Amino acid sequence: MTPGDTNSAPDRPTGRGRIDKRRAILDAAIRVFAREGYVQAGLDAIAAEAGVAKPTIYNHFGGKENLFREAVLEATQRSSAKTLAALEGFPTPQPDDLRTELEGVATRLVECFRDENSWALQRLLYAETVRFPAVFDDWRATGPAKVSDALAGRLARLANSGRLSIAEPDRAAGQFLALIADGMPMLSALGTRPIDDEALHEAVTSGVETFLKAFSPRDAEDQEEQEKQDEASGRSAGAGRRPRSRSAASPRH
Amino acid sequence: MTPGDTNSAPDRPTGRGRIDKRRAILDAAIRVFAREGYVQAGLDAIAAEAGVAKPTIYNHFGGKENLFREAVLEATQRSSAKTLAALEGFPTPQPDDLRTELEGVATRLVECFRDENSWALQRLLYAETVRFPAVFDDWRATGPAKVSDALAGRLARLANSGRLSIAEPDRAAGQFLALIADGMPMLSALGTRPIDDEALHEAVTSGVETFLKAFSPRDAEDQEEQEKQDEASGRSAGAGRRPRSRSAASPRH
DNA sequence: ATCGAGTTGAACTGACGAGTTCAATCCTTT
DNA sequence: AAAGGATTGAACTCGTCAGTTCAACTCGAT
Repeated sequence: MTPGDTNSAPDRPTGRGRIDKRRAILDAAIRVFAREGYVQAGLDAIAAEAGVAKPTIYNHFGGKENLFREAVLEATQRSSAKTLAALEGFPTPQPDDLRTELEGVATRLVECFRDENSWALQRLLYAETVRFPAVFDDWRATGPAKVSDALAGRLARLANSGRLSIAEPDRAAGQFLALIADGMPMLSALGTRPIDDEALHEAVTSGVETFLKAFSPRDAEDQEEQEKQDEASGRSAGAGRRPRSRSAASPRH
Repeated sequence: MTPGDTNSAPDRPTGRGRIDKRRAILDAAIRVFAREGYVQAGLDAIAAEAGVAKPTIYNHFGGKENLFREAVLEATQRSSAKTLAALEGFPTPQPDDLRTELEGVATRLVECFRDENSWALQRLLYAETVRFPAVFDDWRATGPAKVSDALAGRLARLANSGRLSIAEPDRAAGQFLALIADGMPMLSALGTRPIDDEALHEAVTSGVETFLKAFSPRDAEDQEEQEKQDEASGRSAGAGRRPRSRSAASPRH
């Protein structure tokens, strides 16, 4: 109406100065999207939460879809960076106790996974991957793929120094993550309830325990012969079981 | 409270009016909800797909929320029954080859998990657990909890007959499922793309391999001493590591 | 044939959201 | 101080959807 009543509040949170409107919008967007879901989230709500007018959103991003894409990408990068940081310093150059070493990194990783933002991101992806396949691809590439890769490299170091017996570091990394984190969705109700710390710690240590039982070097000569494990022979489903390597069914040979 | 109360046959068992509109509505509902998500799914679309008028939906279920609850519950029961059926006949009374046995049941389980309905259900739960916490609880109780329990019991049989060395069957069941199925979300892009059969089979056999390496009985006397694994003593990180079993740093020889 | 419960199509209400427009306003630059 | 671009608030269009109402209809039961 008349300009006599403009700015009823003398304090303006971020003022009208354009500091980082863009950042503010992205922050608010990922929060609202996470809370309401893509369809339910309203641009008015995002604008309000960002302390920004609705047209400003259209100035920076072209519309809802693009805003969603950029917000998810931003959140993915932030989450991924945090998780990769949890891998820093693992493994210790000459770890005294391998179990402690693994439990340490596992705990740090799980601490990342239990983060509210991480869960929100995952719920959004499950909900919207059908609508936004490209968003899922970006997420996989800059999130889990990087983490799994980095972990594989570090496990490979331990294997190389003889502390672990790992033929395929990539697979071992995936299995390590599966063992320590697979129970979390149930423990936290897909991230919607606080996790019981005791139960989580039990799950993590138990996962590390199983990982160690599976990948601890058992015999000295095992280490040498696991370099070659190619799959030159076809692996048709109906074919009989090949002896493979020193795998498991015959520890004494 | 038991579900077998009224209509279940295509004939009208009681003085009910028409054919089983109710079933048709539930079928269409879960399909549309799975395809569009809860918010986006329209009751008009569900009515059309069920071959039913919109008011009929309100006659049977009171509104959208209740329809969603009942549709998800129905889908959960169907999916759970299928998965439990995959556990039938495992383990074979006297399995020749434990690896084949485990790979068999793992393959059957994974075949259930890759089902389109199973994925749709999971995506819906991730998307709507915030809005419908009770739905998640029902799903967990009649779905994963049952499956994990049943698997634990069957693994316990194998442990009891000395084929496996398992201290905590429940945890082992969870870890078995994690090892064989944790890679599926990535392989299938959360169920939105067909899985590469080769890659899936590799993941399953590799998971079974790791499981066997971890839980194959190694020494005879081990079996006895792992019954008591209480945590009476505090498990502070800095404390000396208890010898536990033959786990890692002591290659017998 | 009649009754009546269940079903149907259609139209309607009320609410909400995406996207747009525009004059007024703020901040920075010159 | 003046210019000029970014930002703002508010109102508006257009479409969708949950939920409701109602007269007409179907079909089995009596």
